[in-house]
Amino acid sequence: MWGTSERARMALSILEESIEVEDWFKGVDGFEFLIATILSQSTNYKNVRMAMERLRAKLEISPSSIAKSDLRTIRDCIRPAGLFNQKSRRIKAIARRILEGYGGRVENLLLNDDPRSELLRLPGVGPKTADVFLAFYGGFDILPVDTHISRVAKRLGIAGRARGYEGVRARLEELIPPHKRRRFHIALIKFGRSICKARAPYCHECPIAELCPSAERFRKTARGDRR
DNA sequence: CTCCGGGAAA
DNA sequence: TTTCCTGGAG
Repeated sequence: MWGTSERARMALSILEESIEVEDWFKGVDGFEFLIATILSQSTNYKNVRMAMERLRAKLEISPSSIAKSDLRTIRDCIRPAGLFNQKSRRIKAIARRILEGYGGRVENLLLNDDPRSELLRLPGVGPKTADVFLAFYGGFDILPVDTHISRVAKRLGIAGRARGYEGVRARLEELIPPHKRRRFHIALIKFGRSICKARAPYCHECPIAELCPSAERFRKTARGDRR
């Protein structure tokens, strides 16, 4: 019998080899990245890209431009991303906040002693959004936890008794070395979307089913055994 | 804990 | 038809 941590490390190692991750995020403008991250809340990337294209076609995606733009215009552009009434308000508020408090430059957010707290002060920026920005734009070695990653971690038994965002993140960062965390963020999401899905996970074609405590339960359920 | 949201998947 | 989505705020 293996310990929980060893099994988790083995599972993560297999995932690392079986999932390809491309570095699409390099060289992206900071403000655009922050806006895109806000838009990505509770939506898929296809909708985010659509919303960004519509925004870019209508106006310049910069703090000054967004701050000046009509709220209805922004809302109409980002409609494909969903939750557009909330997101448009928050995006515009963020643009104003960056203009007034950071000289119109998102880069200045990172110069502070505690960038994460600064980010969390922005409307529409919670733990996940802040960590994505810090990891992929700021270059910090942290592992942002989204719903996919949270679900995968819980099924694999990695989360343990860890409750809440910070608990799961701490547990995963314990298992994944700093320089690999960005890639694992992407890899775990891809895995969660394609195989370890929320509803009916494809345990039968999962490369780490043997190492997964939840896979057994799903097999039993599929056979007809109750619960 | 509920709402925000329309499109896609099941 | 219902549920789900790279969450966050009230």
